[in-house]
Amino acid sequence: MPELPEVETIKNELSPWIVGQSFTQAALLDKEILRQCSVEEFQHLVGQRIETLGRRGKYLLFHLSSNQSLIMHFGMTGTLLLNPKRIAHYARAVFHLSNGSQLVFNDQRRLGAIWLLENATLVTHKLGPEPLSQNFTPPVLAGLLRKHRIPVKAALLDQNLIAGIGNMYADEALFAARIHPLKKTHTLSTPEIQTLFYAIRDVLQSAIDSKGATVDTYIRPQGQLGTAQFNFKVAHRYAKPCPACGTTIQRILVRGRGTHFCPHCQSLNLSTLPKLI
DNA sequence: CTTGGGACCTGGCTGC
DNA sequence: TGCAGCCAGGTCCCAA
Repeated sequence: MPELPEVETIKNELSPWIVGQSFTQAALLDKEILRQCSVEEFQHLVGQRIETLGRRGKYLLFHLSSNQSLIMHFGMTGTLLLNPKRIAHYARAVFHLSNGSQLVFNDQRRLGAIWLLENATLVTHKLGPEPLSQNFTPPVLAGLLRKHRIPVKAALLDQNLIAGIGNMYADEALFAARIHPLKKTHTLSTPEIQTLFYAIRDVLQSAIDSKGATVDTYIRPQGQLGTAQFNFKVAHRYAKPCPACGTTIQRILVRGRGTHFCPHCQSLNLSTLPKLI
């Protein structure tokens, strides 16, 4: 499930190979993945050069020579492969570049999407701040959270509050901050929000350093796996012991999403402030 | 307006 | 062994 660290890894590992190249062919194998753009308009891609590759939240942004942007969202199972040995049967789009390389957008569950637009902000304008950017600060996070009265887990998953965090890293950040996923945002103390801020940053940056987490279908553009999942403390560790205290990790549903946490380390009790090392 | 719940998608797993 | 039904979580949509 490509979240911020996975999309950042795709961007970083693809850039050296494709920036500066032009599209020579764009084959749409499944037209349902195209958004706000017709199949005919999509062919405007051919001939355009990739000026830069960027990322906003979980979106991968190709900035093109004609000021258009090719935008990809990977949904649950999307991958973007460079020169795969064969085309998977769930390939949704195949791109050919001027240096002879081939880019294949795969997506088993078809929750991913592709846009070709004059203005990328049509897609990204509602997104909250980038959690790794300089303008994301503890006071900014406090302002965002205190405007709402929702479970903090739901807030972390809301892309319009903070961009890029998905289910895995929300659970990891809340564990790192020792905050119960159901705790309501407006009840978080200033120290708790500050701890959560650094937890979010640390969890995301560590995952980028590990080239993302391969827990389901995510693989890197040249086929290697990510290793961030080996550092998970609670995510995907249902019924296993908490690495901090040994208590059995629980799984609950928050807003319909499976949520892993340690009931001892992440208490809902107001008197239990996070313990810092 | 906010919040919460369901729908969509598909392959893999569970249980009868 | 076969197969219906459930589950995963990305976003969007709708109801209270």
